[in-house]
Amino acid sequence: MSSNKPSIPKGTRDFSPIEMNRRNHIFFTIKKVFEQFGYQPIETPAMETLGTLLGKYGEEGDKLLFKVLNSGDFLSAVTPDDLREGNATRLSTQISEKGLRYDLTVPFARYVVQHRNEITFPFRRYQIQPVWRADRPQKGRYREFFQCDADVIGSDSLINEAELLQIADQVFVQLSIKVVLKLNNRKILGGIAEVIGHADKITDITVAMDKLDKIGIDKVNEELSARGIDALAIERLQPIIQLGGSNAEKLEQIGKVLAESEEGMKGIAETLEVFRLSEIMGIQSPLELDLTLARGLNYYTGAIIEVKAADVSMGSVCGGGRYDNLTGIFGLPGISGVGISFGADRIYDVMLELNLFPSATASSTQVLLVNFGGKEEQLSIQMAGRLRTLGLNTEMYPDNAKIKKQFSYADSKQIPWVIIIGENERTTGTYILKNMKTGEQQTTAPEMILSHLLKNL
RNA sequence: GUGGUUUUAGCUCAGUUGGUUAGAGCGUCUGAUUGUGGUUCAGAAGGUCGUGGGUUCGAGUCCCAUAUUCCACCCCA
Repeated sequence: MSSNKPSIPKGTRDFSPIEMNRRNHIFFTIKKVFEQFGYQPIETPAMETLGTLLGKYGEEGDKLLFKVLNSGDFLSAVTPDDLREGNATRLSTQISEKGLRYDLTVPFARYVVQHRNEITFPFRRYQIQPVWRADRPQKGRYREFFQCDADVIGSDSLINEAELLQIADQVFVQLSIKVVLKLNNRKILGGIAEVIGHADKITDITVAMDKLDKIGIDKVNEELSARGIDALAIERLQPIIQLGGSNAEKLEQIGKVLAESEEGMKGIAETLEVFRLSEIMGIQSPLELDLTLARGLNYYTGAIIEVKAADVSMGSVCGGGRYDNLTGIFGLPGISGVGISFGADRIYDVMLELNLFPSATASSTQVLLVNFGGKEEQLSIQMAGRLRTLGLNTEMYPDNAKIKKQFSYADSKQIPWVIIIGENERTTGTYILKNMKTGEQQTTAPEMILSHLLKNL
């Protein structure tokens, strides 16, 4: 033992085999659905230049960026005066020019601009990679986590929005997670802010409204007031804050308030259309309009999507929306995109909490051959080869250990079948196949074992 | 970034107002069972009590610092 225990950075995790099998199950499911909808994979570097990253996620986001120290003599550009001043932000730009990616959307926007001549629009891509945020860790909140993004860029059609909802629906149906799909629209929020005469306060209004369930209507109004919304405006907001009924009813009520806002009415029309298309697509999960969704308000311009797991207290497991001009920042204006992002780690946590992982994900080995050494070992190795040729995941126990130990090994790895080729089997030419679940075993010719396994796996 | 919380065996946790050699369950290993796992029985190994200081005759227990976990705020997958 070394004197100090090794450790990993705060908010990061190791993944052991059983966890990886489960995680791969999630990734595989998401990937499969993405591909069924025609999305193609890309990957981008873990690091981006800070120029790409900074200023895209708001002031808060910039603080949460992991910056990478320049290689070599990174202090060469720094003067003693800079150090004395202690301006951390300025100093950081002198000693660091790269950062770890914060999400997959901004790198994708960068990618689209950089590869615009190779891309056929509309371009549907998916991307499953880790992202890093220097956030304070909590349950379901890590400093390194995987996002699974699907975006379509270069199409204004609302079919894309509805299709992303359908993708989310299918992923969670296939993973057996009950979810609620939530939809909002930046234009509706903008319209509300405009109509009450506080066009610049969209965020403040939404943040306050979001707390209705937690703190009640009176406190929400207090908070609105504290955030600089005048009494008349708050008065006009009341029917919107206390909105109820079905999605259609809600939209109708909002429509009355927003009648004089062109932007707001456009948002309502868009939302109605997305609901209509979703119905045609036959989405199974409940889909509801939720005006308090403020996620990604920095760059979303139309629909805002969020998915929450039912029956579990966890942040959202999936989020997304429409951004009309994300590539504009990188010099390619006028291209609209819409995307969705699955939080694989949170999905994992939800599934663990709800006991949703199939037991089959515990091990991938299907057959174990017991090792008796000598001539028997040779036969076992050959048998293992034949099994693999037939497509069975097969393990040969590497040592001539006690049989009991080899069986315990199979048991702990939950390997369903064990084949025994010992001295008796070698002389008779018949091998033993044991079913580890039932405990039954049979002694037959190798060919019979092969066909029996093929039938039963 | 602000306030709080957690940390004792591989895992989950006990440990009294500070007082001999820090415990349990599960897991691991060995044997009962020299060609058979999951059940049972017997036994064993495994801890400088997160780390570093301090107070004390004496610290797992009290104080300070630091790391980590989780929670609220902020924000977010």
